[in-house]
Amino acid sequence: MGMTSQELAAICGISRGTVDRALKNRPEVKKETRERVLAAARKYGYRPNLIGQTLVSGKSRTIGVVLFDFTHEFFAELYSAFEKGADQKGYVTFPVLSYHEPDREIEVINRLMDRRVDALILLPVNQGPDFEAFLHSLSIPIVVMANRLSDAFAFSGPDDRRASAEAAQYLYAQHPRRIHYFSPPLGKQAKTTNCYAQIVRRDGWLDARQKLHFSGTEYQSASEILSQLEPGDAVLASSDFYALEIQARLRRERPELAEKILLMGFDGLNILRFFPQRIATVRFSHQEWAEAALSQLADLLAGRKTADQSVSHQIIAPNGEFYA
Amino acid sequence: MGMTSQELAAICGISRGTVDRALKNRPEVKKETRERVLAAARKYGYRPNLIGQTLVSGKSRTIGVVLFDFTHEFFAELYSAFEKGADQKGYVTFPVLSYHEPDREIEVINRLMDRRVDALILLPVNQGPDFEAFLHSLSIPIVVMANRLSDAFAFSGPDDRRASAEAAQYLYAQHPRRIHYFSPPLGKQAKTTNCYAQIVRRDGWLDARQKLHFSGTEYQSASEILSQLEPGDAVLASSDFYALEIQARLRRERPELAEKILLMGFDGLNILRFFPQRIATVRFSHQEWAEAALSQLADLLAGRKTADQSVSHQIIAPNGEFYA
DNA sequence: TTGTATGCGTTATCAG
DNA sequence: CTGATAACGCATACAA
Repeated sequence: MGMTSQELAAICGISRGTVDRALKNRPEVKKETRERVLAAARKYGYRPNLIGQTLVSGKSRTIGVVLFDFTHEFFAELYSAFEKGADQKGYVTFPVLSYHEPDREIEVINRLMDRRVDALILLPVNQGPDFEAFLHSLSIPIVVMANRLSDAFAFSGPDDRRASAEAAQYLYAQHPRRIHYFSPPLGKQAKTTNCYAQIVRRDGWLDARQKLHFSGTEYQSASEILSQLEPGDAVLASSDFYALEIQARLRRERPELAEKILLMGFDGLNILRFFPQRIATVRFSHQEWAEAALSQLADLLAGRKTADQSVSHQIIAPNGEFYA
Repeated sequence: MGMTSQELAAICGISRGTVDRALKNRPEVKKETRERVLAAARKYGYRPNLIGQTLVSGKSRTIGVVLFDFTHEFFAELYSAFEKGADQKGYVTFPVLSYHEPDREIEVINRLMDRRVDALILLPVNQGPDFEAFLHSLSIPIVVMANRLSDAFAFSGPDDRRASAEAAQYLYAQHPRRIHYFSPPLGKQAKTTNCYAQIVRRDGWLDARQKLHFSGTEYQSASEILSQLEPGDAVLASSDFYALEIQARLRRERPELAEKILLMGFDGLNILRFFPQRIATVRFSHQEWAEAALSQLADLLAGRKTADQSVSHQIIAPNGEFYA
């Protein structure tokens, strides 16, 4: 399998140079020759060897995508959107997973570099000057998602702070007794790890509390919030999973409260619609997000400057409908 | 960035050949020279250019993994298990998605071949002699998962037929009135598409019905099965999602029945435990599956013969516990 | 023990 | 319009 341009040239009785020119539709080749080459190429199913091309050009028509994990539905869908968008631009995406581990993130980025990816879409775990210096040293276009780095890197993602404030505002409009915030601690790595999105979501809730003057407490432990909840309370959780976990534990441990707590999460999981007691959520469009990041990347790949892009969010009521 | 072995040689004042021997720990190199090279390599962060290596060797230390979709939690987790297992063997996995489309499957496999993957793990959408000829023409080791092809290709996956029969048997032990089978049609491509796993699951239910003499019907439409259900019926669905869909629609459209139907699905979704009215399911171990496929691949990569491998399944009761 | 030459497949440059 | 030649970075066979 896999014939070479050399072989193709031999078949056509010409040289590699001419084969190349014919295949690339260069003007300086006789029409008859080009057709002969094209016909032979099709006949023998010639595919240029990408590795050879990459060696000489340094380009692989591949974009590396660094994510935490595919088991989170949202990132699985976001990746699909990237893949399809990149596809249309003639790029193949190569996803790698950091599993939230800083060391592993470096490792997988190096693997992508070994394979000479042309650009990087990155949901960073690391942060700080050393990490940024590392990224700069790669000298390829990089777009950062969700967890912002410094201004030196193009960023795209939702305005989590505003989204979170609006989520709290939505809950407020339902006249709850209090509005708590629930976000489990991020593990011992929290200090070294990039928790930008987590932090600004909490800030958004604080913003809303200050502005609307509701009461409510921030909790990091499910057991603790469960023991403190009272009928009519609302809980904004930093992810749908956390909200669902509270719902499930309420039903088990404090069933009298189960129907009396207003729950809201983040991410708009598709599976929410199968739950009998539905929760509110905040949803982002993967499509829009992917397009934003890819357009930034297109700018950088073309040598242009690019600007940060914001991805819109939607407040989804428990019945699944948008809330204006 | 990225120094070459040539440059490294110049720095050490020796030739590329010796650098290569030193880096590879070949015996025929003076100890002192090796240490000088190793020190310089570390100092300047020399990384061999994988593209160059791939061009000359044809090997990229990369394994292609062809899946349908990452949005299905099960395959996302299966992929993670592959990735980690391959990692330990010194391989990087490159996942691509066919989205169940036969043409796209060919396309993404070609993209992997362009990148000179050393082997393929494949969850096939296509089937038939033409497709198998295509796969043979790639002349790299291939392991097939879940949807069996001919004996020419090593297969690993659960015994879906037996698992399905045991699922029906589990339901039978709960003394339902009837045990129906629900599996929506697979779209118009069903004829050309490889539906092996779907087919054998249905066969398993048929086996059980014949053996245990229960009554029950096969349905392909949710609306139809909803209209036919009666209290005490059980439904075995070909996926947890379908079972959950029936549950949700029952609650909405026939609430009097909602608690009186025994539901069971396939795949053991993690999120099932958050549902108040839980369903039974059949679970497979990603870990075990990944190890099976990777050991087959290791055989093939080493030039050995390999045998099909079966992945065990577990019947999970609604309370989340194993059923013996 | 080390250096040199050749080739992997492609592209770009320079002659013709 | 076309052919020959030199890279790209590495590995290997052969020479010293």
